[in-house]
Amino acid sequence: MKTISAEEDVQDRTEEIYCKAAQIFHDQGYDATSMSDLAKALEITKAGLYYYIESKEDLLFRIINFGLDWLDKEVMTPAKLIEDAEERLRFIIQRHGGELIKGVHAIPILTDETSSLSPKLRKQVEKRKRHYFDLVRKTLGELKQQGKLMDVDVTVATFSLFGTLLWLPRWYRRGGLLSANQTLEQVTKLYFGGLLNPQVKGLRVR
Amino acid sequence: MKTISAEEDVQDRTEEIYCKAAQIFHDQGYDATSMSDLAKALEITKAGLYYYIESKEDLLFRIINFGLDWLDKEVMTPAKLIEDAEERLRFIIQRHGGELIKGVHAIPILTDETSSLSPKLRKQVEKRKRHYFDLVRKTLGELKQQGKLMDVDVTVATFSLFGTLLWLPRWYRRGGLLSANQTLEQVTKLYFGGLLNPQVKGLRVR
DNA sequence: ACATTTCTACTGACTGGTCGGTAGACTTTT
DNA sequence: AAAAGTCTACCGACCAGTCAGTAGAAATGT
Repeated sequence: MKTISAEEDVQDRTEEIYCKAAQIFHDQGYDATSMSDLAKALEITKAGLYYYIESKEDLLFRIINFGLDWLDKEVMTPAKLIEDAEERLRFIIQRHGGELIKGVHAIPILTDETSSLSPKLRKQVEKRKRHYFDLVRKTLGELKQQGKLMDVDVTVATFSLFGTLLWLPRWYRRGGLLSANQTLEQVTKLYFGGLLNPQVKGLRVR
Repeated sequence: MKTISAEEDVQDRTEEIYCKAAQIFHDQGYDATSMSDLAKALEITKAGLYYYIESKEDLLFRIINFGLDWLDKEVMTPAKLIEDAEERLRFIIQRHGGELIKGVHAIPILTDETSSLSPKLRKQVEKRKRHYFDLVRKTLGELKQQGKLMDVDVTVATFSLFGTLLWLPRWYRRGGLLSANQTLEQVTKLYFGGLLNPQVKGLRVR
């Protein structure tokens, strides 16, 4: 059954292309990356590259969907199994944030680079992203209903959290003072407890 | 003295070009905007456009610096005059955030589009941005020293806040449920008080 | 007063170069 | 021999940027 192994080879090579492309797109941006750049990095000619992919846009589209698949499988699906809303939110921050700052394949990061897509493909991506957004907002909504939440608008809070998470890969560098996990721990603490000590917010604590 | 009025005309035209460019760069991205696009929007030929500007990169650089000048003048300088750190932070969120979501000239938004600059110019911009970052971090540091802060890393908190603020223009749309000021009020509340009600964080409040 | 020169703001036509993408020959694997 | 994979060589479109030239207003000369 050599055909299967051959098919696997092609799949391997294709996946390698996606991974490398994701990495380079993330490093220097989609627009700023030419197909020749990509081909050179993969040690192949540009024409050879096109044996595996359909177009540059299709490549980006597939990478983004790869990232969204990852979010589905590794974040959304497990998160939905967590009953407790607070725990679920904690899980989402740790898991998604973790991938954003220490993930080897830079793929889920590109979820952001939607703007280079044609309107048709962009709409599809936006729809999937919305599902994720809704999950987080729903989680905050649950917390609110349980009276666990401060008097904050859940939509604003959700967008704020996304801003914080998606900003992470732009500043976090490995080998800094805080490890990835410590950083995410701080983010969680910040979102759950806020900046100010309740003692000075006019509340008495004992 | 007609010469002065003529000079003013040139300055007006140049400023008009910067404003339009800022708007279009913000709408469709710097890379995705060609100089012909820009010329068409300004109802001028591409060659005519180059009468006023030096290069595309120089145009972006000037726009970014215009935004940084705005930050200096309208945010940093007034903020430094505010003694109370908590009040200062509140001011920064309201002022910077306000410009990001309701500013007419889209200029300070482009502070983000640094990646298309050559290393030399990028370094200059990064340095100025760092001054702003340091101001916010210093403010949080003061709060910490005063014992007003929860046990959260100030660097992480600062980056998180920047993520939230710079993410605002990507989702906030005028005419939604919340006004710009209400939205910023929510962001302030969120950062100061966090998500969770202290009552359920194991603290007794009376 | 009129004629001449200078200058400002701009244009149409163009350049060198890069882009994404491809046709078809060639090599390797099965 | 057939199929799969990779190459060289190239295409048309578009990019940022340039250049010679100019209409008309302003400045200068007579």
